[in-house]
Amino acid sequence: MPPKFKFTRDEITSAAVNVTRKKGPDGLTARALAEELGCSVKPIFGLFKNMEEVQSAVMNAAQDIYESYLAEDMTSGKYPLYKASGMAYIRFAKEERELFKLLFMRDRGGEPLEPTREVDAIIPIIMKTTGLSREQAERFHLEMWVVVHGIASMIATSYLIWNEEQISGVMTDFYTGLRTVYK
Amino acid sequence: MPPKFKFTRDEITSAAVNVTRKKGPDGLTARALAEELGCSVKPIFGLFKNMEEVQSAVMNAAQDIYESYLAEDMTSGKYPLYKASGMAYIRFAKEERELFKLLFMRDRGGEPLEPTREVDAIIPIIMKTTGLSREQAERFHLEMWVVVHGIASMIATSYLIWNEEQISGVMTDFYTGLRTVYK
DNA sequence: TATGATAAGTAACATAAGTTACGCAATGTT
DNA sequence: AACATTGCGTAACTTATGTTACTTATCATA
Repeated sequence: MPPKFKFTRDEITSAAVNVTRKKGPDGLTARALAEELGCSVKPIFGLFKNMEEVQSAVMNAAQDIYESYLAEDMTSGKYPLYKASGMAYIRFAKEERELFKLLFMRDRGGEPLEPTREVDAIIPIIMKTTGLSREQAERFHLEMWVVVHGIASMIATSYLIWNEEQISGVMTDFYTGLRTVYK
Repeated sequence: MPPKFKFTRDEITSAAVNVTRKKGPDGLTARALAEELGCSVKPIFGLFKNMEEVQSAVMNAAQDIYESYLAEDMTSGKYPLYKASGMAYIRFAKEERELFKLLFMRDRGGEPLEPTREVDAIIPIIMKTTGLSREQAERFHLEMWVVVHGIASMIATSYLIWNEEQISGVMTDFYTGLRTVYK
């Protein structure tokens, strides 16, 4: 029987996320990750084919973390459902800057625009809340998403420093403002 | 007397901008720049202290290019002045993705938020056009800027693909929508 | 307790990038 | 026309990073 693995894939992925948080995606090197784990680089390459696979695992982990933000804010009842989804996106950008940049500010150059399954779930909520048609609701959502992404990305890059109250107020401005446009 | 320089600082900077356009900031290496110029790396280090200084020159050049976009759209008369400034920002993001990312999507972590001299020039335009107070105009502008930056950054990363007409329409939605909020 | 399979640590190799020493060559002046 | 100056190309050195060969250590089972 061979010796046990010193770390699991999940432990290594988690450490890789921490390195990314501290040093950004470019700081995630084999040696930096090994140091974070307190081992040599060998255990990493024992469980991952190469560093590219580690980066990919970090992307997936970041996506999971984002979804936990979404789930938390969508069930807290603190904001109406639709607003909560935007607040979660922005909160993720604020508290997990590097992960946000990794997921939502990277170049989509090649990749086709995702079918955005999340959006499919949100449109009905808007239609129900506002009484807009599907087409109007889709445009409304796209425009609101521009705002949410704008705020989030500006916060992620320290272009803006807003607290939750300010964010909430600005979101309301846009929501009520846009609502008057869609009649 | 020494031999003449093979290139000027400006020529090298211009080539560096082109490399950045093609390969992004990380692709701007001494050797890549030398190849773009058709020479060895020596002329570069003869006129620039190091690559960091070249990168800095690229930033300045990018800023100049952005300002030329601004100047062009602000004088074309195609859009009202205030809208034109936003359209220029977005057009710059669309046509100069890498330069836009360099200037407006980099982390401002350390740097203090600039006093934004540009903004000082724009606020009076808004006050005059809308009749809002200075305080209201500043908030209105900040919110519009969130939208403009949101659209621009989404376009720069291929998160969105919009033509000028769509952009103009969405800008109008936000402008008229927000105007109803500021009474 | 001895053994086989194999994970881990060490240290090396390969590649890429910034930077520079060296010798040649170009240029305005004497 | 010879010279002093110094930019240029070549090729090297240095550092950072991904990756791997080799050796040692571990662990369940016979």
